[in-house]
Amino acid sequence: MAKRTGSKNQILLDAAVKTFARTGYHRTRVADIAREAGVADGTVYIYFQNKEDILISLFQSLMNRFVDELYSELAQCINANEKLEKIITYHLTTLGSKPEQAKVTQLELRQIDQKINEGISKPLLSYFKLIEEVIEEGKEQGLYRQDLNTRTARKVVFGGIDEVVTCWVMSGKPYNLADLKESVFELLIRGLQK
Amino acid sequence: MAKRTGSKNQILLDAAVKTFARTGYHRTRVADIAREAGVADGTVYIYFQNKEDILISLFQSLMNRFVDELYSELAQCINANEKLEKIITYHLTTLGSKPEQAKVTQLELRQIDQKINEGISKPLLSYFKLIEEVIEEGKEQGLYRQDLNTRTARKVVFGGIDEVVTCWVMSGKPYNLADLKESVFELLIRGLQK
Amino acid sequence: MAKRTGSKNQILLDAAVKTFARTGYHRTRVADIAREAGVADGTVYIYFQNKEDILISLFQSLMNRFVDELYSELAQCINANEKLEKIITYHLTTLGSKPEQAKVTQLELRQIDQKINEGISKPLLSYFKLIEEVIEEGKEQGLYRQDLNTRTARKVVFGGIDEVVTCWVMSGKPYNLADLKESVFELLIRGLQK
Amino acid sequence: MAKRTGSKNQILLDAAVKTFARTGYHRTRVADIAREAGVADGTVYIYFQNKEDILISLFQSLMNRFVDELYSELAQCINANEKLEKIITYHLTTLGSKPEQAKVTQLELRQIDQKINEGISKPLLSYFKLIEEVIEEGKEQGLYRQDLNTRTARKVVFGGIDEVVTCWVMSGKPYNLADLKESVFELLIRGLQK
DNA sequence: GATGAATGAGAGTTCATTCAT
DNA sequence: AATGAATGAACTCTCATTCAT
Repeated sequence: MAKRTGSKNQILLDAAVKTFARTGYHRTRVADIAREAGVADGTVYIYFQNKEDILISLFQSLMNRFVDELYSELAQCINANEKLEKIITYHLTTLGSKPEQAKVTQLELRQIDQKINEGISKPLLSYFKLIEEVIEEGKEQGLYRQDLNTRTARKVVFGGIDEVVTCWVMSGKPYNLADLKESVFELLIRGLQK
Repeated sequence: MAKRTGSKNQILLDAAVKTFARTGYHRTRVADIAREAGVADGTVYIYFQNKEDILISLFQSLMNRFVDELYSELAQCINANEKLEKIITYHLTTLGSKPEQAKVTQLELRQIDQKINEGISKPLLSYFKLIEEVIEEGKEQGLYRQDLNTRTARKVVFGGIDEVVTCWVMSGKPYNLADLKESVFELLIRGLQK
Repeated sequence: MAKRTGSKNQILLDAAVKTFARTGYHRTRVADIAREAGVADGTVYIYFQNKEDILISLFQSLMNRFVDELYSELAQCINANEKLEKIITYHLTTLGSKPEQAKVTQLELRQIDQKINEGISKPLLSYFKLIEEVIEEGKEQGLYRQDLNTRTARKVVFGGIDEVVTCWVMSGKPYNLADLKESVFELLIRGLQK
Repeated sequence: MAKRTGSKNQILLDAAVKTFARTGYHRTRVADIAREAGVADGTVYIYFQNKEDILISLFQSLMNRFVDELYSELAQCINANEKLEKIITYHLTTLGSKPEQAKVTQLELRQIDQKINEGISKPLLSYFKLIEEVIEEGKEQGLYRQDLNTRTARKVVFGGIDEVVTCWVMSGKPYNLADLKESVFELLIRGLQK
């Protein structure tokens, strides 16, 4: 009957995060997700085109929320430095508090064909864009070097944060991810500043 | 008794790089590698335990050569700054000149189960150790901040470089990767320095 | 209680002819017929027991009308020869003017399990009986050979006409089917006559 | 090891005839054919592209043998009449003595998509061509009407014979098919003659 | 060491049918 | 009567791996 179509859609995505995090994308059978969600196998195909589509939808859903929330948080910051600090804090804190999401984001999502990667790149691009905007802003505010290549800077900034998260996930998470935020910020901010 | 006959072992690894880069790990069939190498399907199993073993062996082979060569290059450097510059230059230049290897390293190798990841982590660790040694050296030489968390610094440094390479691979390589080395070095060195 | 509401029953049969002719029986989903008819999937099962039942009902409906009309047309004929001519003309003209029906009759209806075939044989039998009656009549009127095996003759007559139609359907219908009626009549009438 | 590749290919085709005749094409699972042939499921796919390919290959194999043998038999006939008689006799005798083949040819082969039909049409065309050649020969020999439309005549001749076989198969074969050859010949030859 | 035919477990996906509303 | 979301059985095909030669 589907009172809110969103409801079962979300139930399935939640089941998918759990199952992917537990078993890994390739080892997960569609039947596993269905069982975890408490529905029949065929029901999955009412809401998603196929197995890949589940992964992509999942990432888009996670990423959209991530970027949206981050955007509103940034509104309170007064300059690029604060914004960069907020980005790092938010990134590490959010993933640090959602280990299942982190595992899917850092490991499972990279286990897919390049073709599918395109479906994943799009929502990621908005995060990239956000970082680049902050860097540009810093340059305009006279905080960052004028000769900074914004795109390369963004890659280094994102890559640095991302690697910190990946190492945490792969280590089995024996320490608090968010605790690294000052170290990471210090390392990255200096590269940008005059 | 495998892995002795260096010749055919290498032929198979070369065939694997080509095939993985072209088709991707999961889409590649063992039979494809065999055909590319000009041997029978069964022959692959004389030299490798299974499909995963090919990927791991491949990475170990590539990584060992990478780190060995990098080590000897670093011998000529007089301080940590120069060494870090060399690392970045070498990393970007080497992968920039071997697109097939880069594709396998940046994309295909991340498409595997966590279980396999362990087989891949090991050779990577020696690269991580190398970077950390350079950072420690910098601290001892009074070049880098004493309060620097070496491990976190290494993650940011490696993550930054790695992301630059990944973006290049995913972009379809329309620009010269090594050209980014100064920008990347500038961004990272400042984070470390006093 | 099904099959009463003639209107929606007929709408579904019309939708079925169109869909079967377009997609073929096995490729057609019940949902396709429902969409073509503008009703919900479940509604189909109010009027028909299952997918096979649609096909059988469809054939019975078409065949009954076919034989009924043919019967009344034959009333005007004065002897067996004229009747046979009328049969051939009617058969080729009717199917020639209804390509969708022809496609379903000649191709799709033969794509079904033998079990279902029995449901289809019954309405076909009345057409066979009609042809046999005409042949018997011809024998009684002294027009056809006394030693004629009526049943075999009917098979040859029907098979001949039927094959002409099948070839026309499979050819994509680039010519006028009814134009063949004289040729077919000439070929078949001589086999029967003294 | 496959001493003669033909061997296992033929074993599979034999298994397919049996299984299709017993269960019908659509009800038959590839696994059933494999079991009947005494091989693994996957082995079927070494010799055939897919399930449809089995059916098509089967028909081509049967039809080629049918037409080849018929051709050599016709060599002994002195004129078109004898040849037509031989065709009818051969057609009814051959299928009459191979009920499994007959069932597959008359019923199962017609249960497939039109697309596949094309793979089946080709070998059938050589039989059609053969019949048309005999009719043309009869016209040249002055035996058959000059105004005969060869193509239409062939359809009627083939359709007549074919329907006789189909009725025999569908009836459960309680009588001898070949016994009908004189009747069928008489019916068809008169339609052609002057 | 080398071959490659054979294996067979495994999973994604479809769709006829049901039934609560 | 009508709906259409949900069901879940069914089945084709792939491909890593083996082993007799």
